[in-house]
Amino acid sequence: MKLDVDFYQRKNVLKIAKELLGKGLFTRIDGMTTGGIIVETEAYSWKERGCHAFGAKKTPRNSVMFEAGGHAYVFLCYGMHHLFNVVTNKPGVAEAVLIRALEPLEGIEEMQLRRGAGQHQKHLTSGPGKLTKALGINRTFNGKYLLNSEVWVEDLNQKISAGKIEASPRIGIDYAGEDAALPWRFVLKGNKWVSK
DNA sequence: GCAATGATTTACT
DNA sequence: GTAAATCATTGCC
Repeated sequence: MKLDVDFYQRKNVLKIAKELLGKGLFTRIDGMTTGGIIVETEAYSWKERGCHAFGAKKTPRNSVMFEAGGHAYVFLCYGMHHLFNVVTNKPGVAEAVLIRALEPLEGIEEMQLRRGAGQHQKHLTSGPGKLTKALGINRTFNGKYLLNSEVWVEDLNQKISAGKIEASPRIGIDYAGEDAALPWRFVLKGNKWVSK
């Protein structure tokens, strides 16, 4: 069952980031469904430097983050990798959850094809740039609404106890100063699909 | 208008 | 372990 708008539009982005663990992220392209279980997330907010929308400054790139919760924010990083975020909170408040890793579940063969032959399953979706390629996500997905488009999040009825969630500092945002130390990265403890 | 750089991955030494 | 790949967005001139 797809997650409802109410899930995304709550105010606490950290809580949403934690609750997204164990949920499923899927895309359907040309009738082919691919996706997996979310095992790693990161929270971003306009209140801290790690976020593109720091200081609530709106630019053409980050404007989707100011939309209502439930939209997809996709951007290009290092010129070659797409990163996928779920926008949260209400319109005008720039907060989002970055999906960093999935456990492959649906359309695994198709995902292997997209990632290139000879790839081991282990490397299919264990990283933010990899999972977008595996799911066929590109920047045309930017701004799509998770309740009526070819990308969505499902509740898989997985029980995730608080003890299975591990928090740690986010990755790759050293430029963010002291905000880089915030424990806003969440992973499912011991899951082998988590990025390294 | 132009130069600098990043929420990364991959290949090679 | 180190470095290259590669380009949209940003910020400054």
